[in-house]
Amino acid sequence: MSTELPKNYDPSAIEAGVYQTWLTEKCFAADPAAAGEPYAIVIPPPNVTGALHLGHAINNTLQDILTRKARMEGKNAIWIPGLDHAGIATQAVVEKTIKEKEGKDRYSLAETKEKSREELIRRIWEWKQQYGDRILSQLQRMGCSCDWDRTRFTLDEMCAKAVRETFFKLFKDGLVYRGKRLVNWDTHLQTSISDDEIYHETVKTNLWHIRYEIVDDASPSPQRGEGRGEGRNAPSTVTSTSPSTGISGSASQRLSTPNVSPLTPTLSPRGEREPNQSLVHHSVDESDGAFLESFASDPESEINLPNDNEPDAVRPTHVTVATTRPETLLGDTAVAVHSGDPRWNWAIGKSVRLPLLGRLIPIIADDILVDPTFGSGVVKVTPAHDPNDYAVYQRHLKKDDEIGLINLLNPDGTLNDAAGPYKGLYVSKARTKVVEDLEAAGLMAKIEPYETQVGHSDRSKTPIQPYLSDQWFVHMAPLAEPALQVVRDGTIKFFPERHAQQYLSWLGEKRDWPISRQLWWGHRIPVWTKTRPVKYPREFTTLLDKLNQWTEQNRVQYGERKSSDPGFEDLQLPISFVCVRNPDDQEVIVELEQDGLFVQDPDILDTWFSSALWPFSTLGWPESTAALAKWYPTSVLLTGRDIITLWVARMVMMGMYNLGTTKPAGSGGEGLADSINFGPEQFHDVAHSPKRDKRAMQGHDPNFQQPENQFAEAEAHTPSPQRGEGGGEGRTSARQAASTSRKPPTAAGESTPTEGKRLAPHSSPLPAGAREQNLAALGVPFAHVAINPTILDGKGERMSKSKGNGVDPVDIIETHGADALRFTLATMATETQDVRMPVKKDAQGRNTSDKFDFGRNFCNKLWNAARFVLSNLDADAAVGRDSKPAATAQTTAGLLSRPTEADSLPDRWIISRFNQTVADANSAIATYRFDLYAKACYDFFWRDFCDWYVESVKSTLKTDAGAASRLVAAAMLDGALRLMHPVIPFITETIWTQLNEAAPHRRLCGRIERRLCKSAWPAAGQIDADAEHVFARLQGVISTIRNLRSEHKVDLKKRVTVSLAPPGAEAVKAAQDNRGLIESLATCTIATIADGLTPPADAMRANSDGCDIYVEGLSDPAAEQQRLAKRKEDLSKQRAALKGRLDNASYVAKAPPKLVEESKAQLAAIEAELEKLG
RNA sequence: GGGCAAUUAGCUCAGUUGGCUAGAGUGCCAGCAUGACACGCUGGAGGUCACAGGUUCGAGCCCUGUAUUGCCCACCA
Repeated sequence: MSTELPKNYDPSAIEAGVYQTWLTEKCFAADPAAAGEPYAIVIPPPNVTGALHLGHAINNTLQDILTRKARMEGKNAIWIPGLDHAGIATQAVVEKTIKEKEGKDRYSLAETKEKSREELIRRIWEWKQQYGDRILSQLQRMGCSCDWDRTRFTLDEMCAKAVRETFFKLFKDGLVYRGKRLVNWDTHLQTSISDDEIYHETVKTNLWHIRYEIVDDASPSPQRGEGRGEGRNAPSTVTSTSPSTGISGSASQRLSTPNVSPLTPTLSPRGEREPNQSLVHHSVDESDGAFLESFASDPESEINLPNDNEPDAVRPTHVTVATTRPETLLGDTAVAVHSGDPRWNWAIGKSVRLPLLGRLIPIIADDILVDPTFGSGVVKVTPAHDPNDYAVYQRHLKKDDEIGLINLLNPDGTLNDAAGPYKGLYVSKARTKVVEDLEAAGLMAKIEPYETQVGHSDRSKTPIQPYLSDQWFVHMAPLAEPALQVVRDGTIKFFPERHAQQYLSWLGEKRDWPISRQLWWGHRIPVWTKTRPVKYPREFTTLLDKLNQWTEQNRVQYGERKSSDPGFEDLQLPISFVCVRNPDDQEVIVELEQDGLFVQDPDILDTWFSSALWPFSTLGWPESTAALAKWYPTSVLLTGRDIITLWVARMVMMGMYNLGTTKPAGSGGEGLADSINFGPEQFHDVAHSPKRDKRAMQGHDPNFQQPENQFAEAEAHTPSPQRGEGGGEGRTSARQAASTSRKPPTAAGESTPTEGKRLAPHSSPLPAGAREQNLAALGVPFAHVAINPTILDGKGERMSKSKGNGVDPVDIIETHGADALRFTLATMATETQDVRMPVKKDAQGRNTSDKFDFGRNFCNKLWNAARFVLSNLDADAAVGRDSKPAATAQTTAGLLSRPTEADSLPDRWIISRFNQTVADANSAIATYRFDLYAKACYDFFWRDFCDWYVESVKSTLKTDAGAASRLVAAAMLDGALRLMHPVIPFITETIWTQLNEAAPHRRLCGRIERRLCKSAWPAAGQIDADAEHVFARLQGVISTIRNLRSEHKVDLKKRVTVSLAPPGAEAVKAAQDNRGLIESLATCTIATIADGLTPPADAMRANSDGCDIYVEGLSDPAAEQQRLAKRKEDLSKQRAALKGRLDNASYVAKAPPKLVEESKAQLAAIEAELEKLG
C-alpha cells in the first residue's frame, strides 16, 4: 500500500482534496447524450443577499443524497445549481450599504435617473458576484455534487429569455392585465415597498371622533341591504355619489397624478366570501375607519338609541366616526353601516355631508366591513387609502350602491387637487389643519389619546401610505386549474402528503398575481406604454400598420384601451400598451420610442416570476435543448414548506403553461414561434378568445379576482417556516386523493424487490412508463415535491438571516466536518415540520451545536473501523495469502446473498444484515425519509458491523481460519461505503481509495470504479433468516452473561465458568456450534451445554429466550437473591397481564389467532421460568 | 378569527395500516487504558406517552373536548 489512513480522523485534512478530485475528474458533470434513465433536481436557488445557513444546508444535503444515489444507480443524474437575484431583498441591501458608505440614495448615483439606474444595477452585480461566489463555495464545502458548469442565475441571459418569452405569451393570451392595487407607498423614496420591508412602530396619537351630518335629501339612495324593513328600497340610481359634488364613481380618473395612470379601475369585485381580502398588509390604517361613539357611555351624544320602527324625528342628526387619520376624510366616498343593525339600517340610502369639503356621500350597507357589535357600527370609507375600504369599493362596483374612489395623494406625499383647500400640504400638516378646521366648525365630537401601530418604511424610516396605483397582474384562474388538478389526481405527489393541502387551498383561491415591482433590480417589464395621443403624420399612417405586421410576425402584441378612457381619446391609435417579445429588437424599439410616443414601463417583474420558470429556464427553454429533452420534467423538488405557494405552485402553473402540450423532446426543429403558440388544451377557451383578450385589457372581465395580498418578495427558496393552509374544498380534495391513492402498494420509481412493503404513500394508478409520459405531456416541472423540516434555533425560532440567528454551515464544517454536518442533518429530516437546533459558541466564537457530535462520532467510528479492517487485509498480503479471488464476479448482483461454505455464522449474519439494510435504505430514500436512511446506516455499521461482527471475528481474523471472514469484512466495508456515500461522501471516498489499494478484488456486487461516487449502488440480496435467528439467540445469551457479571461486579478480565440449558435440540446445537463465540464475547468458559441440566451450586441464574444461564462463582448470595426476587416480581406482573388477557373471552374471540397463540406461548415460557426460580 | 403542526426519558427526537415489557442519540450512574476507535467499550438507571372523556378484546397511535407551544394566513374601523 502506498498510503494508509492516518490514525486520527481529521475531516479538515481530507475534505478539500477529495472535493478537488471530484471536480478535476468531472464527476458531477452530466451529459444529456449519456446513457441512463434521467434523474434531475434543480436547486431552490438561494438569494444572493447573503450567506447560507443551516436551513439551506439541510435542504441541499438531502438533494445531494438523492443525486449521488441516483448517479451510483447508473442514472443520468444532474443537479443544477443556481442563485436567485431576489429583487427587492438584494436591491435593499445594496442601497442600504451605499447609503451608509456614501450617503447617496439610488436617485443620486449619477446625473440622471436613468444613469443612476444603470449605476445601481452595476453595483448590485458587483454585490452579486461577491455573495454569489460565497454561496457557491459554501455549497462546495458541504460536498454538493452539482453540475457547476450549468450554474444559473435568475437574471442571466438564459433566464431572461425564458422570462421574456413567458411574459409575451401571457400577454398574447390575455393573461396579463393592468389593474389597480393598493401598495405600501414610501413617499420619501417614492416607491412601493413590500410587506417585508415594513416595521411597525407604536405611535402615540389620538383617536379623533368626527361628526358627519346626516342629510335626507335627494342624494343618491343606494339600495338597502338585506336587513329588515322591506318597502324602504330607495330608487335605484346608477350615479353613486351626489350630483351636487360632481364626484363620480370614477373620480380618480380626473384626480390622478402623473404617477397614477388614469385608467379606470379595472378590478371587479371578487367572490362574496372573501370580502375582507386586503390588498396590502399594513397597519397604518387600523384606525382609519370610523365608529359611532358608544351611546351608553357618552351622555353628551345627541343620539338616542333608535328603534327600527321609530319615526325619523327622534333619530340622530349626525353620525360620529372615529379615525386616527382625520385627513383621510377628504377622500371619503361613503360611510358604511351593517344592514342588520337596527341603530342604523334606517339610514341606508341617506347621505351625510362630508365635513370641510361639504360633499354629500352616501350611507351604504356593507356587512363585511362593518361589525355591528364593534364600536358603534359606523365606518367611514376611504377606498383609495385603505385596503378594507378599497374592498368595499370593489364590492359595490357596478351595483346600485356603487361608491366613488378619490385619490388624495401625490407620489411625494403631498395632497393633490382632490383635497381642495388642503392641496399641497404634506399628510402630517394636513392632519393638523384638518383637525383645527373641524374643531373650528364644531364637528369634532371628541379627541381621545390612542396608541397604535404605524407601519414605517424600513429604508426611509418614514410612515407608509397606502396608495392606489397601477400594477400588472397575471390572471390566475386558467393557470391554476390544471395545476390543482395534477396534485388532486396524484400526478404530482407531496412528501409528506399533508403539504398538498396547503398547495391546494392556496391555489384554489386563484387570486390574481401582482407581478410588477417599482424597483430596478430585476427583469424589466417588456411593455411600452403610450404617453400621449398621436400627433405626427407617421403616427397616423404607418405605426398601426407596422404594429400589425410585427404582431403577425410574433414580435409584438399590443393592448387596446377603450377610447372613452380619460386621456386616451385617441381613435387614430387606440393602443396603450405594446408588449415587445425581445426588448433587443431595435427596429421595434426605435419606432415605438420615436418622439417619445411610447416609453418602456419602468417597473420590473416580481422575483417569483423568474423563479417560477426555474425548472425549465435552467435547461434552456424556450430553446429545444438536449438538456431540456433529457431532464424535463425533473424528478423531485426539495424545498421548505414556506414557499409551497409562492414558488412550488407557480412553477407547476408555469411549467404546464409553457410546456404543457409541447413535448420538448422530439420537437427539435421547432423555433420559438411555434412553441409559444401552444398552450395546454384546457387553456384554449379562455386564452385564445379574442373577446377575452379585449376584456382583459379593459379590465372588465367578470372573472377577475381581486389581487392577492401577497406583495412580499419572500426571503428565499430555501426551507423556512410554513404558510397557512386555508380551509375550503382543496382540503377535502387532498384528503380524498390521499385516501384513495393509498391502497395499492404498487412499487413506484426506483424500487428494489425487497422494499415493496413500505413504499410511497401515494402510488400511481398508471403503469411506470405511462406515468413518466403523462408527466411530460402535462408539462409539470417535477413528479415529487419533498418538503424538508424547518430548522429552528434553541429557542424555537426559525433560523433566518434577518433574525441574525442563522448558523453558517461552514462553521459546523470547521468544528465537526462536512460529513458530520450532513449525517446529522439527514437524521433530522423526519416528517415533522420543525426541528430545534440548540446553538452555542465555541472557543473561537463560532456558532456550533452539540447535535453534530452525533455525526462526528459516527464518522470517527467509521474511520477507525475501516482502519482495523484494512490492517487485517494487509496482514493477508504480509503472510503471502491471496485474499483476491481471481474469479470473483465483480458485476454479479447479490453475490453476497449467497454465502459460501467457508462462511461462519457471523459471516452469514452480517451479510444478511447488510442486505436488509440496503433494502431499508432504498425504501427510506424512495419516500424521502432521510432520517430512516441515516438510521439504517448507523445501526448497520455501528451496532451490527462494529459491535457484533467485528468483535465476533476479531480473534480469528488474522489467522488461517479467518480467511473467509477477511473477505466478508472487506466486502462489508465496501458495501457500507457505497451505502453511506450519498450522505457522508468525503470520508467514504477517502476510505474507498485505501480499500481499492488493499483489496482490489472483493466479494461484492456491482462495478468498482476508482472513485466511489461513480461506483455502483449496492443491490439488496437475500435475507438469511436462519442466520439472523440463531445469531439473535447468541446475542441474547452473551448480553445476559455480561449483565450478570456486571451486576455482581465481576472483573471484566476474569474468565467465568458458565453452563447453558438451551430449550430444545435446535437451540442446544446452536449453542454448541458457537461455543467459541460465546466464550470470546462474554469472557467465559462454557462447562456444559445441555437441555435440562442440573443447576450448578452457587451460580448466578438468568434466562434468555428460554435458555437458562448459570454463571458459577457467585460471591454475594444476598445480592443474587435480591436480583432474582426482582426478576420474579417482573415475571409475575407479566404473567398477570397475560392471564388477564387470555381470560378475556372477547380477546380470545376477536384478536387475531396468531396473537392469541403468541400470548399463550409467552405465558407458558414465563410460567416455566417462574417455576425454576421457585 | 381561520388553518397546519407539536406535546413521548433531564435534553433533542423516532415510534410506518391500533397488538409482546414504548425506542435512539445525548446527558446521567457504575466499571474499563482492551490490541481500530475514550469522538471509545460493557452494563445500568431514567417515561402516568400534556390533560379529560370516548371507540375497541386491546390506544402513544383512532374520535371528541381542554390546555400549552410553534408556524402560516387573515385581521385589529
